[in-house]
Amino acid sequence: MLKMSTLLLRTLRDDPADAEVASHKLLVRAGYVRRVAAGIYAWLPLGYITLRNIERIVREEMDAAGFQEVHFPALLPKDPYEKTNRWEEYGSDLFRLQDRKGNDYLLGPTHEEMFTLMVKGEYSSYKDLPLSIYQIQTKYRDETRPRSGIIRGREFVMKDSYSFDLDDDGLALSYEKHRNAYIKTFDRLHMKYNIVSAVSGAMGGSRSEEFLAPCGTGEDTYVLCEKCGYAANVEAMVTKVAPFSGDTPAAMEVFDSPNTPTIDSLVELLNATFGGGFKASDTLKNVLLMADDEAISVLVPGDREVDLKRLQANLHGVEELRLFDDGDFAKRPGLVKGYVGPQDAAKLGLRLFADPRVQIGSHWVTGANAKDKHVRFVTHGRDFEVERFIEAAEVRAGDLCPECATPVVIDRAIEIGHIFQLGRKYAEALDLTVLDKDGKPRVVTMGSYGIGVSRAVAAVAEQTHDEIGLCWPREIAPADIHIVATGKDDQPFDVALQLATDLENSGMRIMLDDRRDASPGVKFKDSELIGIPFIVVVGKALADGKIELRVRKSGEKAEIALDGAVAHILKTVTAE
RNA sequence: CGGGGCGUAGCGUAGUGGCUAGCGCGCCUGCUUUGGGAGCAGGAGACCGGGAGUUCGAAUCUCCCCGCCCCGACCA
Repeated sequence: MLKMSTLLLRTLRDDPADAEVASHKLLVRAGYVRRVAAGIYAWLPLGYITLRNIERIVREEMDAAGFQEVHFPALLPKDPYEKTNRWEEYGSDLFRLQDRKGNDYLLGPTHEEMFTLMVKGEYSSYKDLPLSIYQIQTKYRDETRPRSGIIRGREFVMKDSYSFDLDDDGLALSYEKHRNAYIKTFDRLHMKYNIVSAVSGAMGGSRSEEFLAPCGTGEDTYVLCEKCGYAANVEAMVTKVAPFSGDTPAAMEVFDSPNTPTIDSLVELLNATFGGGFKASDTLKNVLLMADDEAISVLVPGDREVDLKRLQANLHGVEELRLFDDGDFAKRPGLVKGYVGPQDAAKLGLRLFADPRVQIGSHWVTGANAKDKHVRFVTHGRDFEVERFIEAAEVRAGDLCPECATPVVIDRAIEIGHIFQLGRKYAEALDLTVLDKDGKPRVVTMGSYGIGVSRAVAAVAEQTHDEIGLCWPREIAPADIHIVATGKDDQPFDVALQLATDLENSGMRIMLDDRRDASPGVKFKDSELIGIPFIVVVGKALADGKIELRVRKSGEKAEIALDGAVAHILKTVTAE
């Protein structure tokens, strides 16, 4: 039983000055967490109970799925991370340190290497697979900018699992088992979430999905089709267009276009010269970029911008991507800023990519690769060819769902889980093989799966709070019932304690506000701020043999007879 | 890393060259009060983020450093 007279808890009336998002403000005000340094938080009793409740739910669901829990240190030697090249690759996000002898160590940002080595050390036969193991561990990442309280910290608690299989079919099955376990977990956490296709990136894996909890303060943007439920990370959104069906136009025709280096000015000129009806989407924008050391051109309709993040996610293997600057133009005199067209790309040594909207057979108004000249009827397939189509154009609300062609919406969310078919990258780097039926060594294929446990505390707070405070689902809350005693005599306090004891003996987790000096108003405000789902008030109504039962979320209040109260409360609480 | 902002008691803040740094919350003592963040009286708590400088005089001006927040870049 938590007794507020002795609980290490001090609620604050004012929002902390350094907090911006609701979960951060409320978790600090309600006495759940305190900041220790940027992105590093201490958990007070209420917060730590809450964190452990979420941890427990996650653990129970992982165990139920047949995954085995292990535990690694956070403090790790450099060597395994050198072998996979992540000592370097992770860059300055990695917390590095040295021991007294000058040997290098790191604080684990994620543990693929260690899990791979553990399996390598213990197993060597295909008969031992499949295997899924997990841990709940504190991770360290020296984020350049921690933000939003405990949503993005430099130290955080994460559940990470790894699956090991002999072949792709096995991996697909392990992935599916994790996916199902995650669905059960997040359902039990009472979270609203979408499972969103993500780009698997340069890691080589084939399938990757994120569990995103929709929330205005979230930092991830994703696309959602409200009709069919299709959801995708903006990077992974697929553009679907009907095949081009118009006639092939006449040959390319160059025309004068002085002082029209922008799409807007070009549209204006077109309407003045060739009659009305031209739109930005009839023109072709040639976006020039440097991909590592290579010049590329990406073709998008004139009304779209190139989304660099999307482009990079779909340009596999490119480390650095940036728009052309004046120096790049200066080095390539054939490219005239504002007047670039794809028809001479081969001659100019440009690699060409096109947005799927720039279909084969479609024709465009674009630059003539000469100052003050544009050209029309430039036809894809006749006048230029691209290396391949690429998803690079910005995604907008109203773009069509690739599954059912309904306009999609764009929403923000917090990433609470990520499941990922890793493939053989780590197994290869660390030489994790098992002998197959034929006695031949085979490299194991892996999946990796994460849930942000401490982040989930904040995410649930974000999704469930209201104007007056936190509002937890029962299984997560620091207690099931918050009993408040008010009055100056001993009686309500004695009754409240007895009630608390009886309810506790019936399996309820109780927080009892037995403070003798705090006024009723203070106690009520605190109970609302702290957000335990049921509040029982023992006070004024006691004169009539009654107590009050409140539901935090709905604000419902009901007076019930003290006689038989335990049974009544149990019924209400467990009916939720 | 670029841009913006902020560091004054546990928390929220006022003070922008001049006396002993002010207020609210919280905390301690006493009395009163007890159904919506009570009242009165008394009290403790601050090397004003750190250092150097300018000045008769610095929380206040200048420079350097440190820390923190926000936007962007970055982010399994």
